[in-house]
Amino acid sequence: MTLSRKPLKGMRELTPGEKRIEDYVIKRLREAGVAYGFEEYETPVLEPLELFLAKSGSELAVKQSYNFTDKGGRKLIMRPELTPSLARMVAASGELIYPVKWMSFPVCYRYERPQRGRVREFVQFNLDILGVSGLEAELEVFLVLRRIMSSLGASRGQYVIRYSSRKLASGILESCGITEEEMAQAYAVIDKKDKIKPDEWEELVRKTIKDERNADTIIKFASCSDPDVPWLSEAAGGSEAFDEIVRFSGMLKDAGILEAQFDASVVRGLDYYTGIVFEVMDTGGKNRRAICGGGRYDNLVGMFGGQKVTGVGFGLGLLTLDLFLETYDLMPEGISGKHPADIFLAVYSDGERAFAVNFAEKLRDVGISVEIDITGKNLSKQLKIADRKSIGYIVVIGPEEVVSGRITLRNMTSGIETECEVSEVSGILIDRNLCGEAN
RNA sequence: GCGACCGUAGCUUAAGGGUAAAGCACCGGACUGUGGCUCCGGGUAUUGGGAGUUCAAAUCUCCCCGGUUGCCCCA
Repeated sequence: MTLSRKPLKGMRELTPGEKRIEDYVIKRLREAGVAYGFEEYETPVLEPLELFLAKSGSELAVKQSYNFTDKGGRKLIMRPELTPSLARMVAASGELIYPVKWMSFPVCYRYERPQRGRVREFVQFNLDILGVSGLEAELEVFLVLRRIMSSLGASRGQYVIRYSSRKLASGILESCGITEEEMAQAYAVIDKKDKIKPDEWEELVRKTIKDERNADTIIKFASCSDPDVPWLSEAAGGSEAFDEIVRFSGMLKDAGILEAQFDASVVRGLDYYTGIVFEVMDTGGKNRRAICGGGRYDNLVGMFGGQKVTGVGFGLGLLTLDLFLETYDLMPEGISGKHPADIFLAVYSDGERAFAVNFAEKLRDVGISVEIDITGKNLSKQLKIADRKSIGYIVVIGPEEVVSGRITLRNMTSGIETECEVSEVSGILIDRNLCGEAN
């Protein structure tokens, strides 16, 4: 019986080339967070099931998660998302300086069928602001999102930040008499709007919401693409939620965030959102899933007892982001093939090995990444290996070099050779690396 | 959980009832003082698994497994 060569269904397995791509994206995300003063934190992968039962919704916590009973009889879950853990951590921390601005790169798990943009083990980027109840928090989060997208090379028009308000939606639905139990159904059907054809969607709404007038209200509401449309101001004018969304829309315009668009059909799936909700979508037809989803959750931290702490944040899927970057050809050229070693030392024969190893150690001492031959193959083969690993420089260490102390440094890209003393190599490499592009 | 499509060498594919084949990759050599090029040699396969039809199955049928993708749900 031979062992399977595949990892478990949907589990994450990255080759060094794939890992380099992920590292590049993570670096950009982290830089964007740091630019606004966000700090990094971590929480456990394994959590008590109850943490997610109450807060994420049972669909996610039970049906779509890896959960099990451990040897001590405790019901556990592999986290399907991060926010409840963050809320607990904040609730438990005594001496935080608000506003808390934190970010993390959690590996999360969902028990679902893998498909485009969806796997069972995935990394996302979470960024949250806690302790700010004003819309300035939402605005800053939107600014971070725009910076992320532009730093990765996305241009306006390739993506859109769609936003709406849970408070506004629930207010409209309640005021027209939609019952508590219809509410979840109503959200679900509103969320469908952009996923199917307009006439099919209307049909679905009428089929789901029996009362004709309520169905009309839902159709009219979900079709609002500006908070200022007459129908909406008539239906919700004067309410706190309406004032808020109008004000936020104005703040976004003032800040020049033109990629943000109000869209009342944005709902987001998580149960704990209380205010503005938003998502980043590819505007093209190829990637139909949100790259990022988030919103305001003002009651989450308070559920742990103690004081109420407001929050706004998002989760951004690295996989959906990758698909976006691939779609628009935004991955930097050659990034997956870039080998870490700066220089390759070819060893002519075993007689020079001790000399070469010592030389390599000296280079490493000053921060140069060195790969030295350890195969003992002939020179031609050694150089072929260095070439195929795309290592930038090579040096051959043979009897002549050992005797003279002079070596020939070859740039493998240009083919240019530089003859110099062994002691000069590190200086030359460091100078050139500083001049080269730093990624 | 439901549906559609697809499974042949490490990868991409060919053979559509009659000897499993090619390119790339890989390994060895020409070649122990210089990589990308060239030449020579090597096939690495239970054709995803099992059953059935047939003198004969990679090929036809059925079941299972796996992959991709859509739905549910969502990063």
